[in-house]
Amino acid sequence: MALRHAVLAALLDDELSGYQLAKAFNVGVANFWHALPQQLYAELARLETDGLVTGREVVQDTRPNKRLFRVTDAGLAELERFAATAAKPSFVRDELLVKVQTADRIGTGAVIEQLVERAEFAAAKIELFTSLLEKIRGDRDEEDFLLHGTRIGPYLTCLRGLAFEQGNKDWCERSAAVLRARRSAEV
Amino acid sequence: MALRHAVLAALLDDELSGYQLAKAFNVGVANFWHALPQQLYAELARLETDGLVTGREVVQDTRPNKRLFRVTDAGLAELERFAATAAKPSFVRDELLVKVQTADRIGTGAVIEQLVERAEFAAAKIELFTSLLEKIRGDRDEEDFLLHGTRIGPYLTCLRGLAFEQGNKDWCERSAAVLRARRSAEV
DNA sequence: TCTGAATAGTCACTTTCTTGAGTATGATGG
DNA sequence: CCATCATACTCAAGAAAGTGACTATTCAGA
Repeated sequence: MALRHAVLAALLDDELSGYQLAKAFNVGVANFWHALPQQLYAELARLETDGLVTGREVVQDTRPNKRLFRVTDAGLAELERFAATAAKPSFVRDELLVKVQTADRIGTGAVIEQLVERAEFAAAKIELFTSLLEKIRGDRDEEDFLLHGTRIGPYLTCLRGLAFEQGNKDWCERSAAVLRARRSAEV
Repeated sequence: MALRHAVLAALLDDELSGYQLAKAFNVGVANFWHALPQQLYAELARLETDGLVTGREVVQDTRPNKRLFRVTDAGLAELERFAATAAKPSFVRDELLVKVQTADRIGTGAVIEQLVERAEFAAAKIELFTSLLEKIRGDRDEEDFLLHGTRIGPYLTCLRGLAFEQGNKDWCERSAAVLRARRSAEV
């Protein structure tokens, strides 16, 4: 019963189809939640039967028809209730970190490659989030926007995502450099 | 089949009981993986039948007896194989971020409290990781240790954990301050 | 002396997630 | 003209994870 709130939170700003929601879960929403499209479609169906979202059919001629969902008053009340309960500690699952943990006991060639890839991926996210933040705040400066702007929630979570990816990039580059240096030292 | 590698990685440095492993998954290992004790006991049993770890009974008189597990050669080979496969992207799940995402649509009192709590929790982790890093590297300086030390894997993942918690703390404090300022502005 | 926490686990049940496949159409690129 | 990608979803099966309760002993604190 936790994906449910992530979906409601994601739908709060825009009316989205399941497909669009799935894409949102691959970029911005991925800063705080992870889910596959199948889960999202299933969760949307449950949310609708529970009356927390409503869907409306949109007929398209050049594309398959779609259903757009928005949060109902009951959905907003559910989020309100959720915000008041204690949050579970965050959790991370990262295979790459598992691999690095074993780095002094196994061959590191493949791990170094993956660290480089991950650093590049993080760099791309950094660019994405940077421009997304600019877009949200428009021409205001950050202080002003944070105090008086709307859509402050998505802005703040995006800031967290940016810092996370920055940390990721720095760490991946550092770790790759260290492992490379050890490989040449070891010969 | 992914918890499996996290368990192997955690057992690589020390021979641990299920109970000790569970505690490890609450601190250092939590930087890259999350699991409950029941899962760990079950996974250890599977790993043992698969020959990737071996357990030995240790009789204690003041405490209940325990079984200590260590990674076998087959287990190490499995980690080697795992390191060579492509890593899935990391994923995060954080209820607190979900709540912040909704911050401009709901009452923020409870969320601010939780941000403060989380910041304090992060501060405690920062201290823990800082002293853990010092303990691992002893009196060497970091550059020297990273190039020539042993147990480099745990050191690197701990560095990531430290940076993550630092980012967490900064973001929580900043966000709490922003939401507080908006509350007083709104009156 | 009683309570609660720490050690060291086990069992059963339920929910959630992942894997993999399948449907159908239109647009894009070579 | 054909292949592939993007849109927009659905279904089923199996693996993984989470919830909650339970056993048993020892130590520390009120």
